[in-house]
Amino acid sequence: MQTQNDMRLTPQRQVILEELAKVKTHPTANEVYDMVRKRLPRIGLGTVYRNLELMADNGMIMKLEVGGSQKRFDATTELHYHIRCICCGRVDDIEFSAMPQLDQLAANSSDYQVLGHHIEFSGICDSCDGPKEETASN
Amino acid sequence: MQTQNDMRLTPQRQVILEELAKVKTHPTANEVYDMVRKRLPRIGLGTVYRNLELMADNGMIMKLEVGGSQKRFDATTELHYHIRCICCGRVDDIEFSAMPQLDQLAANSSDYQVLGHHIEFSGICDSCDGPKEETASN
DNA sequence: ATAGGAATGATACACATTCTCATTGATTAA
DNA sequence: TTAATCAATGAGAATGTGTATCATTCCTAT
Repeated sequence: MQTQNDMRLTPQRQVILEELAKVKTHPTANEVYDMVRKRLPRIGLGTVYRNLELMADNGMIMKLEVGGSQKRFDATTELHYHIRCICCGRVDDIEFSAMPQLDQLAANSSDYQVLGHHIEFSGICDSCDGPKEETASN
Repeated sequence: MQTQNDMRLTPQRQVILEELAKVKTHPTANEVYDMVRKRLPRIGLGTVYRNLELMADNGMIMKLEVGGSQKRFDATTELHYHIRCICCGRVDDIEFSAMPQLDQLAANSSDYQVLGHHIEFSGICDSCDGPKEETASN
């Protein structure tokens, strides 16, 4: 097998992975589309969606279901947390270490088979907060 | 003022609030619409969206931006956490106590002005998990 | 009762995502 | 090498959630 679930590594898939790994932001499918299109101008938006979804299913990347109306994608698959700017929607990593033991707590206080968790902080980012004189550039 | 932000308590708003408070699930706007329509058959979907949004802005209810494609609403506004079934999308409360001190941790390790956080567990609920012999009824 | 503003219901719209399907591309068996 | 097969792609239609518009209705205060 070439990838974890005998998924062919087509040029499109390779470029999507590379472009996603290149950035530390957590781009939406559309943003990935824009990045990828610079190298593969003929790629279709559906292909980007399709492959991001597939790769997330295969554990090669992570799909972030954070607030806001769009899903975001992350090349880093280790458990870590995020903060989202309520002003511009930007999402950044939060650097403190994950707490996998929370899953056990949740299992004790619910009837669910607990599979994982995610913590999303919300706040106002640097660019949106600081300079009041500029009209926000994003 | 009648409510926190001099928002009139119209019959529509009252029924929306009452129906939302009645359930311990975390209904989507559409589900609220269905519940409310039994009492106010002529209410419009836009009115439900508009008022859920308004009430959330006023802090009367809480808008949940959890995974999945739909926003959900919660009559309980105190900080508490949720678990979502990856199978049927159902969302339940997690009973252990909130950890507001996490906000401070996040503030220390980011450039954001931290406003809050939410923890979303994911798992498989009772009804989706249990009976393996039946083909899942949902 | 009447003017003015707020809220509603109906509907059109916007947007993110998924689906469909004909075409293209890769892989395998001769 | 070539034909058959099956997966993947690109284009565009379709779906679904949520928002905007706007004429009408409903309050509220004169």
